[in-house]
Amino acid sequence: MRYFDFNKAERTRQYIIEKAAPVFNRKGYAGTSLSDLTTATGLTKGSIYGNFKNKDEVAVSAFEHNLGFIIKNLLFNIKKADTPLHKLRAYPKTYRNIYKTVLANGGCPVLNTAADADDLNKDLHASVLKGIEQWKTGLIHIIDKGKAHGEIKAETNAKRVAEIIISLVEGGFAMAKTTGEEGFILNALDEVERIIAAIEQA
Amino acid sequence: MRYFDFNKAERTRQYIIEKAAPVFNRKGYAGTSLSDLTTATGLTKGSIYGNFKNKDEVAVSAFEHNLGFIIKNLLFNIKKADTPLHKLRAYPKTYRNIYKTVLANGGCPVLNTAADADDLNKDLHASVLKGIEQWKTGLIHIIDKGKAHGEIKAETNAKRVAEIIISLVEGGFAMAKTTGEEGFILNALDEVERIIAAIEQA
DNA sequence: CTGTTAATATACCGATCGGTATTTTCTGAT
DNA sequence: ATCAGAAAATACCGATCGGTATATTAACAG
Repeated sequence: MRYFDFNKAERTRQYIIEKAAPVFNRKGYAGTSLSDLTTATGLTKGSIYGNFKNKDEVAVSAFEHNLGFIIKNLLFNIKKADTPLHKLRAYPKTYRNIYKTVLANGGCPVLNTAADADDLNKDLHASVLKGIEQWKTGLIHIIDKGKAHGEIKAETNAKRVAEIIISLVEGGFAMAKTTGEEGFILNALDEVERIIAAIEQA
Repeated sequence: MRYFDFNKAERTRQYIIEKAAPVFNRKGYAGTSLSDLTTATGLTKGSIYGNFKNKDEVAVSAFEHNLGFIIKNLLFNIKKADTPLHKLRAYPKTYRNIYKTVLANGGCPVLNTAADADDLNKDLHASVLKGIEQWKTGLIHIIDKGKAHGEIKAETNAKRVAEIIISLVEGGFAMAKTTGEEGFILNALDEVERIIAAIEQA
């Protein structure tokens, strides 16, 4: 009987994703070529196409890997928080923890991928859309819980606050990345915290 | 004596820029090919290269054209406003006037070009950087004037407010563009107006 | 109308693109 | 140690890339 070496294949696939992720995040989908990927991985085209059916699949996997890093940190901090308000504050807290790493890897993958995939690659676009939707519904859910618990003002428009927080964080990351001034993301996070404080039930 | 037909050349050049601008804004620098440009203009490669020295120059001109549309509207409204506070409010007011047009043409050129040119094309990156810098210093200047006039609270951190406003608008545009939900940019603009109201000297 | 030159189109260039068929190398159960 | 099968490397494909040299067309001063 033959025992397939799934581990080997999976490890290589994962290795390619890890090496490809920052390249796609920096250069974008169209700007990243297969030769960029062979350079980044040290592997050959044959090896890459043995593990992925095409460039699109590598791009989508790379995006999900980049997003996964953020989500992993976010969930860790949300889980630790005991109340809805603390869970809400876990968002800016998490971004504050990881913003340097995010910037060093080319900026927020949601923003980057959104900007270059919207009109170029529908698989990638769908993946980004799903990420934003989950982020937004997660925020809305926590805010609503906070309202139910009496920690957040009853008149708070959860959808509105969620969209403002997302816009602030994404814009802050984009401007910090482009200008090299961390102040953009740090001030944006300050403002997110101020907004949370403003909807807190006194 | 020979009178060179400068007008004809300049008109063609302008025509190419107008047709190329939305294409670059949607597909990005790497995602836009010369054949995309010949399709969009109905002209041939020879004609394009007769008016621009390379693809980079078309891209930079296209970006400046897109940015110019926003600045033109902004300056018009700022000029009309009589006080620093009104001039500051002219920013969100202008975005409210033109956001549909901006979204229809592929979103905010600053954000789009920033995201895809940062690590790809230094001429474009420099042009984007200049645009952001002017936007920011313009905001800071008006806020400082407002403080001097006693219309804006003396303790207001102008740089901070400027960076938050820019992040909000850019993030709002990006998310509205990607998700197709105008709420993102409209809520961001509401928040900008709220921020302005908050720094107003009572 | 003519001659000159600018403007545009045509035809072509080497390089690189994404992708595939084939060969070689590696892996590990027996 | 063998050997089948999986994984990776090599070699190659047509298409398209950005860019250019040349030919054609259009504009206009005389």
